[in-house]
Amino acid sequence: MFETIEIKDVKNEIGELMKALRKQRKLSQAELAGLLSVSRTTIQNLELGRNFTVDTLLKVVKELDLLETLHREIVQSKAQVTQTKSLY
Amino acid sequence: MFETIEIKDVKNEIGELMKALRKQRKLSQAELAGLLSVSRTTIQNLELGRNFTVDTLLKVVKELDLLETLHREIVQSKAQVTQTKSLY
DNA sequence: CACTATTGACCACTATACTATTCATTATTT
DNA sequence: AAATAATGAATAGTATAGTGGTCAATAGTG
Repeated sequence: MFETIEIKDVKNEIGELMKALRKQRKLSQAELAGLLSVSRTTIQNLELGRNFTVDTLLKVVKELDLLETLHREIVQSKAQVTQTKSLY
Repeated sequence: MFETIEIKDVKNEIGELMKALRKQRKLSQAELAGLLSVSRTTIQNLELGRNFTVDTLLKVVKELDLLETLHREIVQSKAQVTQTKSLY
């Protein structure tokens, strides 16, 4: 009934999202890798939901012009947390 | 006038957000590390905005009961991308 | 249908994230 | 103010992410 989301699932979704964004820009894995000065294998690992570093993820996010948006969302979340009375 | 957001800035914000969430739960770095079976150093690296893996980040996110929320948001973003006509 | 480009997989090597430990500094508690 | 807890920093060793290369399978294209 209630699906438990695993870390693996989230990594897969991140990978699929990045792939979709890359394809929207009509870039091949090799082209994107070249723009970021990383290997194509690294892009592949990200898109296939294997483990990877935030640096890799953020390089891709930045190249796809989504770094500012992501930054804004994180700052916003942080503000909410710090001004919310803890329930614990 | 227009601040350029760098990858470093985003990592710092992620770190501060995770730290704020941890403190909200009244957990020490050592306690959180123990719950995740990772070293305190790893938690420290995350919170201080150094490089780290998504696995580490997602373990923390999961422990703080935010994995499902994050998953939902990614899936939603993906849906938007795939159904949006590309501008490129 | 060929032909070409792209992707997934694999491998040996290198770079670096993670671990375990210790110590100094800074907060917290009493 | 003294004692205790929590954090930041540093270091040496281990695990694994990233690299550069090749090859097979799978889209895309003419």
